This record gives sequence, C-alpha cells and structure tokens, in this order.
Amino acid sequence: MTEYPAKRDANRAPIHPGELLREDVLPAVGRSKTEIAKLLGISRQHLYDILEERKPISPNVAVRLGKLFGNGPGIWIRMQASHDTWHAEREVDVSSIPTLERA
Amino acid sequence: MTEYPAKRDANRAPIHPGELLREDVLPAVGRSKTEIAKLLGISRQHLYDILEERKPISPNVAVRLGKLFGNGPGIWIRMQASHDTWHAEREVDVSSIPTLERA
DNA sequence: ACAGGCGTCATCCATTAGCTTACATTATCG
DNA sequence: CGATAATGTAAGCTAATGGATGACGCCTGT
Repeated sequence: MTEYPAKRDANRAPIHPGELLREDVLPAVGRSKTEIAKLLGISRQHLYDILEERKPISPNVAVRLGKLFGNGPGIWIRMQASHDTWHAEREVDVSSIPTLERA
Repeated sequence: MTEYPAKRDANRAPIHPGELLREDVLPAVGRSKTEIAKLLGISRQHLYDILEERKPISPNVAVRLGKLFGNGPGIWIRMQASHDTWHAEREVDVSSIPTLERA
C-alpha cells in the first residue's frame, strides 16, 4: 500500500469550512453577508464567527447551507469533521492507550 | 443516475456508534467495560452513556477509540456525523430557505 | 443627509461533554 | 461463605460552547 495521493499533507490542517464559504461560495453568489445570514436564518454575528473561523459549522448550520446553496449538508459536515478530527488528534494524548488485539 | 445502493433506507436513522461499540467491538475484544473505560482514559460513567446512546462520540473520544482498537478515529467520526446529520435534517426547518443560483 | 452594508466588541443564555460520587445488584473466586 | 470486582443506574456539578441580541463606528451609494 503506497501513499494515498488524495490526502493533503498530514501536517497541514484541513481547511475550516468557513474558508470555503468566505473565499469561494460567497463571492460566487454575490449577495451581501447580511442578506446571507438572513436567508440562512442565523444571526449576522454568527455568520461572521463562522467566516472568521471562530465557530464551527454545526449540523444545524450545515443543513441550512446545504439548502441555500443546493448541494446538501454533506460537504459542510465532512469538512468540519476533518477539521475537528485533525485537531483532536494532536490535542488528545493517546500515548498511554494501548492497541488491543482481537480476543 | 440510479439509486445509490450503498445508502441505507433514508427513513431509518444511521446507527449510533455506541451501538457498534456495544454490539460488535466490545464483544470481540472480551474485556470488561470497566477496564475499557480505564484504558480509554474516560470515566466509566461516560462510557455507559455512550453505550446507551445517550451521549455522542466526540472527536476527543473518537481518537481514543481509534487508538485502542487500532483503526483510527475515522470510522467513529463518520458514524457520529451521519447520525448527527440525519437528525439535524429532520429537526431544522429549511422550508423558508431558498436555493440560490450562481450569480 | 440617510440608509444599508461592514466589521468588531461585549454580554447573555441554553445546551452539553465529561467528571465525581453513590447505591443496589449480580457474578466470580479463594 | 465471604470478599472482591463488575454491572447498571441515578444525581449533580463544571467547563465549554453554539447561537442570539444589542451596540458601536466606519464606509459607500443615493
């Protein structure tokens, strides 16, 4: 089994979904952020928190984005999950946890 | 594009990862739940909450499970994400959210 | 001048992951 | 038997956090 080329450099964090939203999706639809927040049914403040990558995309918000942009919640959920996992892997100390064999 | 046969019945909720843990993984390794909790570095109570599907698998716990059972956190993360998404999709009211076209 | 968007800050509330302690029950083993 | 350990369940706590509201000053277009 060789390297899996689709994976990003494992030392680089997967991007926060807020980055995709800010850099690609919002520019592509050309609406004001104020209007987007209103359409999503979330507060303007909360949208800013997401765009600035201070708050994650919750399943709740993912479903809203999925509807507004027409591609379902999956992308947002998976991006957030990758992001969370990457951070958890380097914040949780697993050095004392062994690996069990099947009994 | 026909139906995607790998998907479960969309009306049935994806199983909680606690179910996999309880029904398959723990029986396969044959250790006491008390010991498993200790090995994972979480409280016994918290493990029970997960097994009874009252608490989700957080990224933190997923990493621990991934180490202990040797297959990485991915499975646990994805199962939990599927579970969360399914519930969010039926709890969030998106009826007032339009679908935007690219500008 | 005014309205609306922008960016940022402070504050609040409700939820919840995870912990500790505790109790009764049920094996298990010397 | 008696002792030890595992099981299941419950209650309550703390720390973190998703999300809301309100307010501020700055720009820009009209």
